[in-house]
Amino acid sequence: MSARPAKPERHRLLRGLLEGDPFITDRELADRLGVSVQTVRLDRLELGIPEARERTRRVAEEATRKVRSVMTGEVIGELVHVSLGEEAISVLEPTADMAFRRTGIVRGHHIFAQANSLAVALVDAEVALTGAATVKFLHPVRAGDRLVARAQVTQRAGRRYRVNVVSQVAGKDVFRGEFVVFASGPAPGEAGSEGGKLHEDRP
Amino acid sequence: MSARPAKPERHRLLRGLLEGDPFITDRELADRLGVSVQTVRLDRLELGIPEARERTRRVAEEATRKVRSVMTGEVIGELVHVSLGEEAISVLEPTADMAFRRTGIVRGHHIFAQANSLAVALVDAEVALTGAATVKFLHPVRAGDRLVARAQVTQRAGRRYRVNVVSQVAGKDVFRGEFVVFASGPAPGEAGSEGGKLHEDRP
DNA sequence: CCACGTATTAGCATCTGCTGCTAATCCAGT
DNA sequence: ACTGGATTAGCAGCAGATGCTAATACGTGG
Repeated sequence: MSARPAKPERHRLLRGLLEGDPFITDRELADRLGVSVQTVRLDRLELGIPEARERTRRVAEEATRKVRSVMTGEVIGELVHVSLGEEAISVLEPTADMAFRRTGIVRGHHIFAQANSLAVALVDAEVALTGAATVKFLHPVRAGDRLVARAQVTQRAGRRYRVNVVSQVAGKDVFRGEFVVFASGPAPGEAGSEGGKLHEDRP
Repeated sequence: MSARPAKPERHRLLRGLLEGDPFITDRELADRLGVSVQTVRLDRLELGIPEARERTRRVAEEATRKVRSVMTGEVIGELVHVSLGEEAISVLEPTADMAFRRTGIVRGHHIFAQANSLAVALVDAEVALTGAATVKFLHPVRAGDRLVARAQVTQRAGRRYRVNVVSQVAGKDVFRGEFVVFASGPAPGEAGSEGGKLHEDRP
């Protein structure tokens, strides 16, 4: 019961500190843990923790990748099958980041995003915009679940597509949605040409 | 017309390179631009570009912040007014990241996310889950637009709320949606208690 | 009590990617 | 030919590391 925590305890503390702030330097760590810099180095070595510079770089890259995939990705989730104009399937494995911390239940808009992006990707056109959607969240989805979305074109009139999307976890329907998607030629043009509403596109 | 690009041209190239990869080092920059390391340093100085370490750190922090706000934020956008159980307003200024590069049109799920999270936040309960939604994208929204969403509870039966959300850009309706949200007591419980469908919560 | 092992600390050389400074060189314009 | 902007070179120094060696502290078993 020294003022100083024992080694294994210190190792947990170390991990904790770095969890909270990955940019923290050896010197600072040494101060906070009440040990020498050398000890911190040995600890990092034992725990296989890279140096601050490296950690920062990794965080930067991973976070960037994440932002890109969430914000910029063509399809949310992984496209596992496409038959343009007919049907498409994507798989998304929601992380804890996508869920409410308290309940672990995935936020609805991620499920919507998967379905919507899939519906849009399915349409065989330069540019496609979602005009409307009717969706039902049938059952909560938890972080770690394997979310499989299947989209099918059910109707087509000119540039207006009707796409049904069903998402499942372990074979059970958790989400169902109907999307109206408008396709545009190479010339995107402005909104509301015929049916009136439109909104999404595909790069 | 030397093989080497002129200074202003090189400056643009420099910006471009760093845009593509912010982690790139002075040495590498010098190689790619065909000049000496010193010149790169002078250029960075002129352009007010910080060193690679600093750039990496910034990217890491910003991206992390962004991911958090997109993935974990309670409300997508900034909550500017709430009257629990009645109405709420949030403002979102979509960045280029949220739009398709080709057209600059904001992806539908961001607009949906703003509306959905607002509807959920509006419900005065420990936990709230979206059960269903019917939405219409009336007009394209572009990166840089100021997207104002207004949610109103239009009906309430027990723990079942009906929430209307209208989003505007410069006073013009661009999105309209109707959300069915289920509120739960302190004990979240499992899904489908009465009305059948539910799905979102609030931390 | 002493010896051995583990943990901790210290010190030093070295590396990378920078800053800050001074000095040399090149090259074009008048 | 001279001046001035652009470029290059070289060097000292810093921060935050690594890798290595050595000294010290603190048990615990013999």
